[in-house]
Amino acid sequence: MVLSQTPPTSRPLRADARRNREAIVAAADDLFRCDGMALQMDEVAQRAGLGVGTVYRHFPTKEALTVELVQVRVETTITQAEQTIQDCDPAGALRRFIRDMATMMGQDLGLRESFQVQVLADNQLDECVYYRQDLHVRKLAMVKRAQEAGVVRDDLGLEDFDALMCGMGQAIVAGGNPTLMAEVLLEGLRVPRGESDGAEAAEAESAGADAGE
Amino acid sequence: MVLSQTPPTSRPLRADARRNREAIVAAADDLFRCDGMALQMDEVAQRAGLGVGTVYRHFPTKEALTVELVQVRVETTITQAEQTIQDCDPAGALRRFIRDMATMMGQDLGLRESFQVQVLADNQLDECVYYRQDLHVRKLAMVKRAQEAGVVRDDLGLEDFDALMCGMGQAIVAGGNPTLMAEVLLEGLRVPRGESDGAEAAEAESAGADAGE
DNA sequence: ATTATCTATAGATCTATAGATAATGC
DNA sequence: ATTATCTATAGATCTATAGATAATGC
Repeated sequence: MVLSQTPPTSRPLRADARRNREAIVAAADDLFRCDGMALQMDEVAQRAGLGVGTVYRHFPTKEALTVELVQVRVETTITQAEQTIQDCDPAGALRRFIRDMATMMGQDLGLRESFQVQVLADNQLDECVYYRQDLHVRKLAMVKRAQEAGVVRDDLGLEDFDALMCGMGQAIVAGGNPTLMAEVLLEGLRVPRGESDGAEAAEAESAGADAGE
Repeated sequence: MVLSQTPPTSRPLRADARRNREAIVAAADDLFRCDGMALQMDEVAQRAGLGVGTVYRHFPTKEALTVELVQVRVETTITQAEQTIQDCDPAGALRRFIRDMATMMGQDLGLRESFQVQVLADNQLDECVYYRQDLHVRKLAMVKRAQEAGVVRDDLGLEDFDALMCGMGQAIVAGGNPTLMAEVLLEGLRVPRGESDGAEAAEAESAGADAGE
């Protein structure tokens, strides 16, 4: 697994250069949270207290900088998923994952876009593909296990799940309450009830299966 | 209700100008379907077989052109909603509306963005506000009536509904099957079942309330 | 004569670079 | 001496305009 940006063969950065690189990443990360991919190199430089040229010395292109920011988020997501799978039973893992993602997406536009970058295959930011598989495996595990446990509809492929996660992100950006958006998605993922026109069915259920809540 | 772009006081357009205006709108509409707001004025001109200058003679700014394209879609949506309310019972109207919108959004990126423009209040394209209220009323009617009929959760405000519709649009853009995305949203909107960890509850339900399907 | 159209180009807004200047560390 | 930084500006990519040219219709 490749983790270091600069190959360890090259000599270490000069003291000031190392400091500045960190300042650049920190500044860029802040902006990425608010602006996502629309962040501007000028603003990164300004917020880091440096000239644009310095930013470009460390990251030859805007894409190179963006890739770093996306990777951080994808790694976080992978860790989150991994942890959740360990902690929860098959039925509950997906639930916790979705709730956590909703909360985090509510505070980080960059995270939402990072997720989407992973999903839209046609995409820019090819370098992020490294991680795509790692995340894919975890999502697949969560969805499959939930389906086997009977709490998620069977006709849901991973593509559809990914699409729905992107949708949840968009719903949050569009002003939806993250917690509620997550709940609606979670209910929507469950094995559907009958489509009968409503009231009678609703009553029948509340009579029969009032277990949870 | 204002429907004509040019005030009727000004003299009618010259024959060629009228033809060209129609060609511009038709070309722009095609591009809007694929590219949404990202459509380019150059391409509009090219597709219409005209120079850019001509496009700008008819629409002084890109925004003016976009507004026209958005308005068409918002009007369509309003008509659709109105018709659905008339045809369906309170419980079914929202369902049909969501399904129809999903299908249409699957074929028209511009429609998805038009919906979002209406919703994100902070927004560009102020002129579209005229129609916002008209659409708002219909959506409110559908959601409220569905809630009263007991088929939609009570804690869902219109803002959340709007956000969810934007989310569904995004899910479709991200590669989700429109029909499935609509079904997931519809299930998610219903009054939630208990959250008990799954299998047992699922069994209890299939025993008790197997009315629909 | 008036109204419409075209092409070439100005303006705005970004990313990215070049070349001159300053800071580090052997 | 080497490595890093700065500012000013080139390049790319759009929207929008100006001024010269062509088409309409009284």
